[in-house]
Amino acid sequence: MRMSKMYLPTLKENPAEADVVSHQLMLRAGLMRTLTAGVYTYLPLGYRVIRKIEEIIRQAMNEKDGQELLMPIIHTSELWKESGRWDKFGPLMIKFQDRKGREYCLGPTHEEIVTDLVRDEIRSYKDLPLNLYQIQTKVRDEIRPRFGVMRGREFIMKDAYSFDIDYQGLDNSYQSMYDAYSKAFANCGLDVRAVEADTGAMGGKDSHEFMVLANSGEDRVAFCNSCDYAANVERAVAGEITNKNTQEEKELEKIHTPGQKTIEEISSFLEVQSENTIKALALLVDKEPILVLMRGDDQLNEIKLLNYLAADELTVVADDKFTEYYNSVAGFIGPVGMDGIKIYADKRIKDIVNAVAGANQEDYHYINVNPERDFKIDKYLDLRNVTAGDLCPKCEGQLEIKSGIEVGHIFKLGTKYSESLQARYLDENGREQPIVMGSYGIGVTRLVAATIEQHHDDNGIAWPKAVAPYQVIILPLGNNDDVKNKSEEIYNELTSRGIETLLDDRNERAGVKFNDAELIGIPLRLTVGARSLKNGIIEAKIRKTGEDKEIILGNSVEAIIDLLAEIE
RNA sequence: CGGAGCGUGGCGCAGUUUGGUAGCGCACCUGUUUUGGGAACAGGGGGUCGAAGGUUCAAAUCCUUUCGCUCCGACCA
Repeated sequence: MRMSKMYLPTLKENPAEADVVSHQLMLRAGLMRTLTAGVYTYLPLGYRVIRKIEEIIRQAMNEKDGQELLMPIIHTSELWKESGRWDKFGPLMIKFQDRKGREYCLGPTHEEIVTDLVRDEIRSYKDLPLNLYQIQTKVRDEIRPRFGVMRGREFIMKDAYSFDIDYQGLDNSYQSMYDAYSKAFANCGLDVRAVEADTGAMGGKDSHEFMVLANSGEDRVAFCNSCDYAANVERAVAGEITNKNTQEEKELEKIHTPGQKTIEEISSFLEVQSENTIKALALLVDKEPILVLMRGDDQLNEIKLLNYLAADELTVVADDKFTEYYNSVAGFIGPVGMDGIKIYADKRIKDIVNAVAGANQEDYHYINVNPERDFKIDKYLDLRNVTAGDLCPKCEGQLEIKSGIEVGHIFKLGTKYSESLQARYLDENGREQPIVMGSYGIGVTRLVAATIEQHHDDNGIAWPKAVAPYQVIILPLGNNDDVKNKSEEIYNELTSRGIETLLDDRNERAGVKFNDAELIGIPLRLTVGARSLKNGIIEAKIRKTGEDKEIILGNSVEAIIDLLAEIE
């Protein structure tokens, strides 16, 4: 492609709207433009990258017998009501009516649609297993679109669905998707880690997320520093250390603690470690008040709590409701003397001896509080967020916490949708059985951003060759006929050999060309100038490593192709 | 939705405190000279300051409402 003819609007400065590197570079390098928050136009250069990634994903899916199809973006409300998700996904969906008043939504995901499709066609166990996938625009009215294409309201996703006769079949399908994903991400030139994940709104059992480690990541991931344990912090569990405090239990005592409401305040006021205080959280779980006890230095993991209680909604009790619900006072709430309220405690509370806790009275705390002796606990649960340095649950190692971008997520759905939507098949004995399903997603546009997060420097993007929009960029320097002719010659030969090549034939100064070439991140740059031609060479520079090479005129195209083959 | 910030030619910003009718850099157009790391000179086009209402002789600037954008939290590919 001749750059003089390209629609490639690059920017010298970072747009004010972008805060995150990948977002800034996608705008600056002319990959996309914004329509409104979380909604973008992909420009020619950006769309080429998207198509490269899509193709890599397609190949990996097809190798596992995935079959590509294309489902509608417009969904009827009936199917979503049938699965029960019309309300559950609720505000996340863009809903609308047609002229007759019939309700629709724009598809945020397609479990309902594929299940509906398959339930009409799959009759026999002989029709299974089956894996169907599509690459398509999804629409979600995100609460907070963020970081450009990282969390858009409209984004391209590859979603796949597997259908099996039983759970063993599902395990196989799941594993082959796990493998396909690992391969696809590696082929995109990304360093991706699979981690255990929570299943969230999709429902189902096992789940893994594929994480690109990057500082701008929205997820926190716990890794073991010695084994391969890795999990989203949402679900990560720390190994238990059983060092029950052997201190003798002292007598419970109420003491005056004027104005000391937070754990920090009370622990410095009483000169105790925060780990020896009991934090009592007043929470409404599906509207019902409960008390959750955490060690003072631990953070509640709300997802774990919701999962254990099989609840949907968790809110913090408003300060002015403390009297009504707990007969207590905000800032001084505690488990001692708390009647008629369910008390759930993190497992670490079990080991606490002579702790500090609120006395349910303005400006008073108890000291020497001991679980079981001084109050009853309905259930001990693992409720805390793991922190760096925690023991690994699988070995003797320690956990580290890093930020990650979730680029893929796979779920074992089981029969959740096949049962609600009645997708069944006849087994060998002629008995009707629910189809066992899995669902598998890759955020294609998010993957573009994640790739940039992992492959950039101060000068711009440095695409891995596999996803680069073009492989080679030729920069003719100066207004010189020899230079122009040589550049054209190489450009034509490379192009005819199937190498995607850009020719910067714009009437721009050298600096502009160099800077644009670096900004848009083409893996191999060739500089053709009068100076180098005189020396019988053209200059090559590898974008990622910055290495300079010389291509000797004569057999130059072969040499260029060889050099390109060495680049990752 | 809660908290914070912002909205002035295509992009980045100043001007707002102390009202007086819009400016700088980049980009763009024309010409000349340049041409290996974002050229120089000369000339030129483009904005009524997010929107609506109000105060005032006078509003980018003060007041009210509203819309949008960004960041922090609940959501997710």
